[in-house]
Amino acid sequence: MSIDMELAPKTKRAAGEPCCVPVVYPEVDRDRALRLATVAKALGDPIRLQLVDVLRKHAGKVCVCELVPLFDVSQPTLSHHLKKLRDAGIVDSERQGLWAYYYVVPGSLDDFGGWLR
Amino acid sequence: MSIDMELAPKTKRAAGEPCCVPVVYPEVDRDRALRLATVAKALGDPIRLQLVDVLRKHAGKVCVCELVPLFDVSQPTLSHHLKKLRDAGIVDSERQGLWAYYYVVPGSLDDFGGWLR
DNA sequence: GTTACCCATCGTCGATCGTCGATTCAATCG
DNA sequence: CGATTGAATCGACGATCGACGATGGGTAAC
Repeated sequence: MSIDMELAPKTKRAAGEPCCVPVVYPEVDRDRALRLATVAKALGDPIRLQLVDVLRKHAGKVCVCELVPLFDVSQPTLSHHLKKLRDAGIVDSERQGLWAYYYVVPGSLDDFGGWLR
Repeated sequence: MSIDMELAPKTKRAAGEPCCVPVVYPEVDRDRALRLATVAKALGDPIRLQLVDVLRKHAGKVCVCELVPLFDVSQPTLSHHLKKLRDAGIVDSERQGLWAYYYVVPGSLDDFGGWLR
């Protein structure tokens, strides 16, 4: 979408006339903006961002029992954050007996990273 | 949100189920996580994300009066969103007479983009 | 069976969010 | 001057968030 970026010197408009005609438009439609914002919102908490950082840098699946002592919050609170990340599609989990292993869903951050670039 | 690496040794462990063997820890310290999460949080709203999208793709400064009609919210609400983006350091504004022109602060998304990579 | 353990969910609380209409502020025009 | 205009701020509202403790659900060991 090519955009005319002429910034014409504005003068106070006459009564009843529109302020200015918009010459800029979003290239991201509403649905994609919603998806991207969902990912961003999930990353908008320091604990969740560090959780994703741990899971990304660690190539594999990490047990919750390892994640809990890393943060100064209770176990239910951490579980809540992990659920947020799951709902956003960023991570997923896998039960193995008593334990739950979390991992970053491959490619789940690609769209957001692509937009950011 | 501490990152202390005191992995309490598990007292009980199911036979043959390895847990807590790998040492995992965030590579992002607390301060950086806070800064990154602040940016992510600011982008965690569809309207704000589209605002940044408009301002980024339009390599110049855009008048608020052009932004308002793009979204189905009131002018005060849009001003509120722009303030959020300003507080996060993503955009800045410049007054010219009656009008205010917004633009993306160069490099303000680089750190976040770098982490996401 | 019983007990111990890990993780998820529930209920609750205060704080923050997104939105609006009304108002205020600042700059310009007549 | 007073009137008008664009943008920011204010005050209020319901909704959502992040945190906790308590509880529930399953699995493994005794």
